[in-house]
Amino acid sequence: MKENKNILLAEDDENLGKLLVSYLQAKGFGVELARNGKIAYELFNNTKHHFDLLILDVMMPEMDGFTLGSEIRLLDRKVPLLFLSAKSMKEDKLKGFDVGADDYITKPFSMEELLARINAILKRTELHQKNVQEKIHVGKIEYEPELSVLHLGTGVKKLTTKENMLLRLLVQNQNELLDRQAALRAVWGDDNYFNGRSMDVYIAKLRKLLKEDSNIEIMNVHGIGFKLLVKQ
Amino acid sequence: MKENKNILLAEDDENLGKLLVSYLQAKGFGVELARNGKIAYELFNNTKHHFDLLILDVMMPEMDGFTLGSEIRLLDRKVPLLFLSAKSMKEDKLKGFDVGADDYITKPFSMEELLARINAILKRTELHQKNVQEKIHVGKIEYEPELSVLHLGTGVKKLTTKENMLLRLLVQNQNELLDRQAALRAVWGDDNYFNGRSMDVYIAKLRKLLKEDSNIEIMNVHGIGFKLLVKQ
DNA sequence: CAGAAAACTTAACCATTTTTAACACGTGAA
DNA sequence: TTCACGTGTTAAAAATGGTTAAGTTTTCTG
Repeated sequence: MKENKNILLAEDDENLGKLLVSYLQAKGFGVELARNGKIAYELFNNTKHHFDLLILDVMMPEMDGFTLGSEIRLLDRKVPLLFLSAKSMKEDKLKGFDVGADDYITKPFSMEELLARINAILKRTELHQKNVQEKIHVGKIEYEPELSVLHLGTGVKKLTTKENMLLRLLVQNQNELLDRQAALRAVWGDDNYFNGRSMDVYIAKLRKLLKEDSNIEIMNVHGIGFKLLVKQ
Repeated sequence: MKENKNILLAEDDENLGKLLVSYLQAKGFGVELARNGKIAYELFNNTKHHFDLLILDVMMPEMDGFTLGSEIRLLDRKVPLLFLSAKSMKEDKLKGFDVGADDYITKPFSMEELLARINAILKRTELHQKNVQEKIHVGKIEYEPELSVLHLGTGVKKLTTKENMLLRLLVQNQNELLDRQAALRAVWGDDNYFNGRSMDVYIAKLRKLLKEDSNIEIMNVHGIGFKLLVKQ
């Protein structure tokens, strides 16, 4: 048996939520249930967790599923999204795919069908998604986001909370763009001017740390964001 | 822009087949129509063609869609498959995912929905194929778009974001026309007058950089766009 | 709980990138 | 040929980012 997959389920209907959780757990998945979009976003954004798949209900208070999905897409352009919708309305479906849905299922659905879709998504992402190791290699530097620790040639560097959150986002989007506003919202909660300057200070700090490996570079994309380049 | 995607459509219903072909062609895809599974298989297996996505009807003479799909899976573990089925039967759906379907759509469906699903699949797969840090030779100058770096005889020139985005477009359309409005929308997001002037400034910058190789020239096509000419 | 240390923010100053302005030149239709 | 419009080019202005250090807040520790 392989290491089991983790699912983040964002569902406000308590009955359906609990039902799905116990079904999916019985099928061997690790499941976290979030009662609204905001909680889901925070769970996703937490270093302690890793999710292989997100199941998002479209209709939710606080933050609806699509908003949540597109916000998460800005942080992680690969994590599979599966939307649950009460109505089979066409616009909803299209909007979902626009956000970057990997699949879409309308209520009511059977448990078997949900499971089939989950397995289909996981099967096709498995090929590309490397197993989530504790230790991530960024160039020749070893990074443990859970422990917020960086293994440099000179020794072990313990990262501060903000350093770690920012680096984690950069690493997650390695060689791809990390949107400036999205990063600010994820790490600072708000993308105002001062937080932006604060982030720039942290970028400078991370650059100093990563200078150890000359093949690593945090590149700025003017007005848009940053890119952690790792030359291959 | 020349990077249009190619689709192989396996569909025995002549009316539906032709309809889909013309719709998809109108949307900018290259489409090959196969009237049965066997022809589709041979087309796929032909070195002359490259397909970014296969759309397979489930119910076909000679070789049904699922058989075809699983046969093709043996040859290519990654090529995206989208199944079309007349019935929304659950077993069919499950069987499709089992074969490794990337998506599944039941007749009748709207053209918009099919297009949305196609784009969703292609967006997904594009991400994985990207990210290759290739070196492109433009005349005797070496260009690494992912690193936004130009290797000139005099040394290495780091390009700014806009320089890089514009040069990438020009190189992608090497010796072909790059439409002015299209370039503006791609790089600046909007083709208003001031962005146009800004682009002209960047064209001047790139000309200066590329002056190194006298066989390279950015030619203006009055009122239409630019052409990166590389004499061989 | 006080003082110290660490983490984080704000400020300051400078550098780079991008936009706007200004003026010269080229092009094609009338 | 003329004239309006598009483009070439340079320079100034504006916006954004890089970096260091000085403040401020939070957390630790005795």
